[in-house]
Amino acid sequence: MSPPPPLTNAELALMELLWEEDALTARQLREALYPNATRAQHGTVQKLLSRLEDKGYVARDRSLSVHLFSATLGREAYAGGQLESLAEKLTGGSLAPLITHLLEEKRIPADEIARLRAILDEEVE
Amino acid sequence: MSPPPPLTNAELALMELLWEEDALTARQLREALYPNATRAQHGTVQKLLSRLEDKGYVARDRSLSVHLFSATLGREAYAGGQLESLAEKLTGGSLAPLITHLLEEKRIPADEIARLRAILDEEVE
DNA sequence: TGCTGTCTACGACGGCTTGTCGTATATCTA
DNA sequence: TAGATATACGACAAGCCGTCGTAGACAGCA
Repeated sequence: MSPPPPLTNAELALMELLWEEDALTARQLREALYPNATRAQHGTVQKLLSRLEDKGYVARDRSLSVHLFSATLGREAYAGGQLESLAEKLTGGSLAPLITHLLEEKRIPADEIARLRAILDEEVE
Repeated sequence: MSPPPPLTNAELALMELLWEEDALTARQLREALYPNATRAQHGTVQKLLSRLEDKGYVARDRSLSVHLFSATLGREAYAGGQLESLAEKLTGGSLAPLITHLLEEKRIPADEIARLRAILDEEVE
């Protein structure tokens, strides 16, 4: 029941890459995050990966000597979880006050409203 | 355009009180937060209040020698803002993927769905 | 007028997290 | 076997959070 810990900036940047591809090596991640990479930055990536593993966001395939890393949670699942904790902490778990306020402030464009209506309608069927 | 900085735990506990009442003194806040208060904890409350003032979440009425503190942003407005930054950071600003995922996971009860539909319907009028 | 108590203002501290980097050890390949 | 690359582990500075101590301002009252 413990809420999913939020991702920090560096962790998020790494997850963005893992959300694009099925699985990546630490080297591929390093090259994407630090184009002119030094040797030290490889350690940084490793450390971030191991912390993400601890948090449960990343799975590590050890079958090869060069490990393969992949995301255990999709972007939408993570985002949904964060939304849930937000609602839990601030509005007793209900989403209605959040949406209501954004609508009143006209912060949701019309096409987005239509999209949300469509989603909810589909659910009712 | 800078996103509203999130509230920390102690700050949130203080804001909860300010969201209940129109305005409170530092003393009232201290007594509510630390029932068996020592002198030192009054400083803690003051520090939290001044940090909240810096962040723009709290207004201070200095007209009396004992200042009066009040929230400048309602709970819903804060929650809505946090939801916006969440969507901004994770789903390009759109709420649809967040809601979609929660629906797919059956994490939104039926009455909540009905409530959200009602809110959106009202908006369309 | 001077004393006492309460308020504000400001600075400092320890603990924790975050991002970074070194170093040591294992493992593959030529 | 050598050399290169990977992982494992620990250390580090910087920043934030919650806390606290102290100094100064101000009111009420003998």
